[in-house]
Amino acid sequence: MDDKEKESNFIFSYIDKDLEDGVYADNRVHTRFPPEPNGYLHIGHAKSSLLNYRTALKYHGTFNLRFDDTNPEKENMEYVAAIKKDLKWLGIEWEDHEYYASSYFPQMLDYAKEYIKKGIAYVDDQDMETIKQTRGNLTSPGTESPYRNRSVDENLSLFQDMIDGKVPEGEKVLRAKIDMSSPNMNMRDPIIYRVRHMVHPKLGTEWHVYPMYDFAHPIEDAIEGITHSLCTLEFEDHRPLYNWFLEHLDEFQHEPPRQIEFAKLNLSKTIMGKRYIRKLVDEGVIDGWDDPRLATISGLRRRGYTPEAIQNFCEEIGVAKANSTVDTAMLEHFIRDDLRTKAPRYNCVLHPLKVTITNWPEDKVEWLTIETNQDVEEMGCHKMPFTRELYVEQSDFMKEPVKKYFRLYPGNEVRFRGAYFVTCQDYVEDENGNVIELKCTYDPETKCGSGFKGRKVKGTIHWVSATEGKPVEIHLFNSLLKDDSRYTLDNLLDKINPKSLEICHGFAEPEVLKLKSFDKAQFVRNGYFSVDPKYSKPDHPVFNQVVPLKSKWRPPKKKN
RNA sequence: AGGGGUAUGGCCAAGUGGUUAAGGCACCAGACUUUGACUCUGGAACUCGCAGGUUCGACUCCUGCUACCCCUGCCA
Repeated sequence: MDDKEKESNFIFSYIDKDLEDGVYADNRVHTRFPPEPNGYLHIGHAKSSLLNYRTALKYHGTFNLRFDDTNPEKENMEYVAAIKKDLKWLGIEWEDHEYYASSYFPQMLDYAKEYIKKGIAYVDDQDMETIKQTRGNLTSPGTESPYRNRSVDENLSLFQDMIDGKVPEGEKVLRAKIDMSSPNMNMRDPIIYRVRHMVHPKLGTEWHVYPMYDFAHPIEDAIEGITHSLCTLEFEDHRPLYNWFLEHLDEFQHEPPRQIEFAKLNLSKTIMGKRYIRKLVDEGVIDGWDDPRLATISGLRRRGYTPEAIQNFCEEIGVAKANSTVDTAMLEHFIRDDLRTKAPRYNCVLHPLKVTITNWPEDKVEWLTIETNQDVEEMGCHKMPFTRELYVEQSDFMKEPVKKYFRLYPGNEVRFRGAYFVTCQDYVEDENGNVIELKCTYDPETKCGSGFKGRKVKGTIHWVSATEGKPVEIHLFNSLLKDDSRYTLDNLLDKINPKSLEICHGFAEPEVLKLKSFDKAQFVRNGYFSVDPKYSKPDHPVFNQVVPLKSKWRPPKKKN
């Protein structure tokens, strides 16, 4: 009803203007997400793919998924499968609009020949090093290749040799004839085709020439009828070239696509670069692309993030042209927000401290009924066993309480969530002075739900039966990087937060054994957890901490 | 001869010459509370990178500075 107007952004303004000016017939809007299948998607790709997808939805347009597989050196089909899986999971639907740049290769050849015939493309015999030398640099112009003015026929014939596989790699390239003294380096006779004798993941060994991005991309867009080609800022300098390629092709004079650039997403205290991730995997710091500490889509999924949280996050961070780094706290906010009404809430003790209820009978087990999620009535209730021996969190007890501490300490009474008021009577220490057990009493009149109003208690803590509870392994995550200082491949290891992963062996109420992979559970006071599908066994779940709960309680700075 | 971009509170980000410069995150204070969560209420930009100019009026237009980012792959 009060369908809140989606945040506007500069891209929508551009599109609105195009529609107003009638640039595209029938007010059509057609976007695309063009990943190169050479790695896994990360949160930055989520921003981009969602932007393209939602833009199409907003304007009742069309969205294409296109694999930009123009470089057989780094690409393979495993990545396309992984990418499709991640996009689907993110809620992106492309129906049958799934395309591959490589399927346009025959067409692209024709366009390349059209340039040759128009005298604006030539085969260059210079080697890579020479081409690099003659390109000039940022402040001085390049020099023209001696092969720049070959005849159309010679170019055609040489290019055919390249196509036919008669030319060794690196010996010849096809170049666009533009301007070797352009201040824009991209316009200094960019390479259109290079020779590669390789197996292409989709095309096999049939091809010997592969098109370069700058040439291929505008053509791919034009072939598919893309109207707005959204890409990241580093391609801003390529736009003149993008337009140049299209302007010189007869077929694409009608409603050519328009490239619009936006800033890519940076997230604080994490890494997204493929090379860096690979290094961390090689060094054994993380266990793969789907390590829960990574901001890859698969990592976030394994950690327990929901697609909705990522969608909302991407919506809220907006789209602009200013380079920026979004605080991870923002991402965490959206997963808390989403899980609050989705996660069942079970008790789990991460760092167990034994509690004996001295006035509770030895063998008595009382199955208390407790709401599974107080905020969501439909989730119903479940049973939780209360026994003589229990575990509470070590941090829920202090021998000598600091001011404003209202959990357990000698003489203090607290509520055991869903159960009774419990008073700490005494504690037991080992020979080193560590507290290893609490002796407590409970008050039968204070049972949860009995309507007892005799007195109030300041603290409520969570607990698990020591005899009925189940052992669980819990992985707590902190930020992967110590800070946001600049890192390189060389110093990356020094920047890693040594406490990025803490493994706890705790106990959870029996109900958690019913959780399946990807189910989320909120463990009281500690945060949200998900079952880790990678390592969990049915009888001994491994939980990942999706995100900690926020807490105003801060333990005192220092104690003697 | 260099070119292309960007600058709005701690972090994102609206704003396209005319109300007290949206909103979210973070933070602080208070209320509430069977999770110190959640929820609710309240709180900060004498000001929009800096300096000039145009205008009755500028974050929005002009000029000049400054800072940061991108570009010299047969990667995308």
